[in-house]
Amino acid sequence: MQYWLFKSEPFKWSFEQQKAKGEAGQEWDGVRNYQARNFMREMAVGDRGFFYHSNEGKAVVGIVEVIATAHPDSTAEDAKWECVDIKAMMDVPKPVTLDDVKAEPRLKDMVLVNNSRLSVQPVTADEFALVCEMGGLDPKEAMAS
DNA sequence: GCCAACGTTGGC
DNA sequence: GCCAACGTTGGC
Repeated sequence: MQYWLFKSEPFKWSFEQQKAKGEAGQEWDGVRNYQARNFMREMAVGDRGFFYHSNEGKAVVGIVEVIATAHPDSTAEDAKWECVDIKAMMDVPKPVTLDDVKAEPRLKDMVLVNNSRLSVQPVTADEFALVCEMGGLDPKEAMAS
């Protein structure tokens, strides 16, 4: 299993809206960046991800699960753009802010810190577990299949 | 609201 | 195929 981070501006698409989709989930459409798309192509059903609010909040607010592998983005005219489907799994009780991440030396290599503009990014298992802990989650629970 | 960083586009 | 110009993202 691999771990990821999905970034969204909360006023465009928030974790609240994602949760409202329930088990059916929602396609992560609108990505028009090759790097981000390529990461989505690597995703497998069952992969876990963070839901990160950019601009407003700037924090990891939820855990999501990939429920469908990459397929054409229904909002794109060009078939080259693809996306996965994700569903909300659980809240992060204590959202982990960008400042929190930057203040933690063990997270200094996170893509979030080093390439802030990438909207879909990989997260290592260690990073994932640590951010879960910082957010008040039992990593075992968030990472268990 | 500003601007740095980055990706993409298009002229040559 | 280079690179200047431009648009977008996202932190501050």
